[in-house]
Amino acid sequence: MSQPSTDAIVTTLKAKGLRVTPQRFAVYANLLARTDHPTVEQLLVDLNQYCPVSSQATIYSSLQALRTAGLIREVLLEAGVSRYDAKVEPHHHFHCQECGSIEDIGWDALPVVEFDRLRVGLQAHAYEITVRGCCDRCQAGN
Amino acid sequence: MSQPSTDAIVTTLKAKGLRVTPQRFAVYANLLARTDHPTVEQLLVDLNQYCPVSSQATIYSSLQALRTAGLIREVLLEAGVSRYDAKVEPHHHFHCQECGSIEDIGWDALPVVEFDRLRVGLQAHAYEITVRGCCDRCQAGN
DNA sequence: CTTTGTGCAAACGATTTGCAGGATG
DNA sequence: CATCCTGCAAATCGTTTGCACAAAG
Repeated sequence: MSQPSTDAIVTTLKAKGLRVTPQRFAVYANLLARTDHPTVEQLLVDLNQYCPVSSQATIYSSLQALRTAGLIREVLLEAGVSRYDAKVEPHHHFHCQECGSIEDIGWDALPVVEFDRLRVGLQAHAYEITVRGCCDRCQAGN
Repeated sequence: MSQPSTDAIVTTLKAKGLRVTPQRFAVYANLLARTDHPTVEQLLVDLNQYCPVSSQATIYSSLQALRTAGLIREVLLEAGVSRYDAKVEPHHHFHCQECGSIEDIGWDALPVVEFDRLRVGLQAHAYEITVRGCCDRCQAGN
């Protein structure tokens, strides 16, 4: 899970036809560096922690551009908030029901699901599994 | 898939300690009678189609009461809207990417997923699978 | 220099809340 | 008749939009 270099990120953005702006770069680099699927609010706080980097509206616009380009995806696990994820390859999610934390589950950590018995007429393109439970922090009685 | 009788619904509501009001009854009965996981907006229109039955605020409040009682559950498949489902037993969902329609997938229609290789420390309580694809209506070139 | 992005503030849509009157058990 | 529910309207919260200015290629 090594983080891409600055140059690699710039190259990726350009390859998708996106202009490289400090704000867009910051949003994407931040998402690449974390695995907790932050909300816009969390991105806003994190990015502007030390100095102003991006406004909220620009974060929304950057997220939309990155999502359209296929570099990030939206994750829906709680009502009312979208979360964002720079890992676009198929994978599953673990959602702690105590603290709400989210953790990726690698594609290989769960068996591949076969669609043999799916209703005739439905054409499956992709799937993902959401596992709900209790993370180790919360089991410890946090 | 027979629908519960009026009496059965009243009994269920009372058994959960919920007062039986016309509005609450209507919301629950409507959800039991359909399998398309309506939004609040859709419930509002459907319930008040022929005569006024419930206000929007009351639908929200009924849904919250029913959900707290464990009689219905929230389904999140698209950003920005909650959908509701009276089928609380574990099951999966098929989400058509063309028309947005949602269809239940019975628990038995997909293999049971084993958690052997899940990270040590995570305690799984439940899971569900979301399948994205194309429904028959949309394949026909709707 | 042309095109696209940024920031601000206003607009928007879904959901929540406060409260006075009304229905339930 | 005490408690809880309903309906209305205002409030709230996440997200989108319009527009003038600034930056990217």
